[in-house]
Amino acid sequence: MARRAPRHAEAARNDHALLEAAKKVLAVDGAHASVATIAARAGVGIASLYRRYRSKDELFQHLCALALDQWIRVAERGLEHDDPWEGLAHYIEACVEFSGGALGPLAGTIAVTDEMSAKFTRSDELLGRLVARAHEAGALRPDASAMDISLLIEQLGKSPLIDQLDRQGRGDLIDAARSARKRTIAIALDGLRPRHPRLPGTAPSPTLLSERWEHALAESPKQP
Amino acid sequence: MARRAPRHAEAARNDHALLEAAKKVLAVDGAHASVATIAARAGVGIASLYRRYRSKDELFQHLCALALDQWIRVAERGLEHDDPWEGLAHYIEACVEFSGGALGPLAGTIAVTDEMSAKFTRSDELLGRLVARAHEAGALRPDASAMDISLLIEQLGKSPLIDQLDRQGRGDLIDAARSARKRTIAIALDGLRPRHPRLPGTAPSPTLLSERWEHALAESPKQP
DNA sequence: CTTAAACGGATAATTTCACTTCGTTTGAGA
DNA sequence: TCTCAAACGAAGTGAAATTATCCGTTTAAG
Repeated sequence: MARRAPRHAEAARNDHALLEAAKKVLAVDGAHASVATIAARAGVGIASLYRRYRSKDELFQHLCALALDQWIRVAERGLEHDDPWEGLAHYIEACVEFSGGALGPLAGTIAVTDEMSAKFTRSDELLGRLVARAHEAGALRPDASAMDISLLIEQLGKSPLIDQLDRQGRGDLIDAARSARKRTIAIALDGLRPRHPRLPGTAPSPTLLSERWEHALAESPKQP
Repeated sequence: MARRAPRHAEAARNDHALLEAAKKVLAVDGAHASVATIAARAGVGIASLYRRYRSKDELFQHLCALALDQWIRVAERGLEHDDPWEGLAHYIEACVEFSGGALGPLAGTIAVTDEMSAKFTRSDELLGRLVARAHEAGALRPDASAMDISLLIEQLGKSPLIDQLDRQGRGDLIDAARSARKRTIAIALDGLRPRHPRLPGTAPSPTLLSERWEHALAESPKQP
């Protein structure tokens, strides 16, 4: 087995730094994050990125799979909670916190791997159980569906203000922005409790969030 | 005064179409919306854009001024409401509705004109009155400040899902997404009513939202 | 008809991007 | 201590995108 890893440790460290940087840059720059920016933020050369991932898309796919793992893990921990409401609330807070919404802009720009869709299904199932449990306990307003929760997480997941302060290098204000956001999240969570007037319309269809990952259709038919 | 406007009507129509298109494209493409895309969406040539605005920035500044007008008008209408809560709720819904959040990504990328900052001040003052009135009537949770409301509007103002469906040309799903969003907004509004546990931390400072418009600092010091 | 104002799209100049190539550095095993 | 494959960073490359200008054409008021 000998002679395999002259600089194995550094390689592993770089891989981790790359994924961390990609997540951050994706959150700040949106769908047009560039590989150069990601590599720079990770403090590595561009070649190190391409040594590990054959293309930008492959990096992003891997990132999605990891994020889905995180969602699944958080949902499982939520289900372990004795209090159904606390379990759901912690799930929502955690999903929002680790900027899961950052991957939203990727939808439609990369192909969905089998691994991704399997994890997507699993994550959905766990959320369904979290929500059902909260409904049974009367801890969640009865007219709020799992889809409503997913959309709420998506809506809260991105923080335009924090992302922009980040881009401007205003590190001094970011703490304030972060705790301000905690309050916004708390307001939304309070809105999920029972004893509120009925929500408008009917619960949104679950296809809304899955269809978006289909590859984009032709946009501008160009004819000569 | 004769001989002044051979094609005045068309010019006015184009101007309107340009602003409408710019708002839409800005919402969908974010800060890197291109003039070509805007002109195409408006159905006019690029030259028509540059005939009216000396630069991309000037167009965006004008757009900001118009959006601020809209905010001010909506706040004034909110104050006309007899019911303080209804007034505030309609204000929030309206601000979220006309995608005021679409201008968030512009912050820091264009210079702030005097006109803009004057309108910003006026808008802030009106929101302050709306919130104070709701507080006095006990219709708004006492621990929610005007800043919290502004941040909530900002957070709800962008809809990643709708923007993306738009980009993909999935017009069939947009209605569903829009009514789903109405529910998310309703949840957040319910979270603003009284009789909820206290919000975490203290009310965020108002400087948070004004400082972001300062021009970005130097980011990457390049030396030869 | 005349003509000034407005039009749209091809075009230029610059920038940005994904990806490659290449010479250098590193550290585990002999 | 010495070797060498694996890993590294950064300059380089061609294609695509972007802002803004130029120019021949169209329109409608007088």
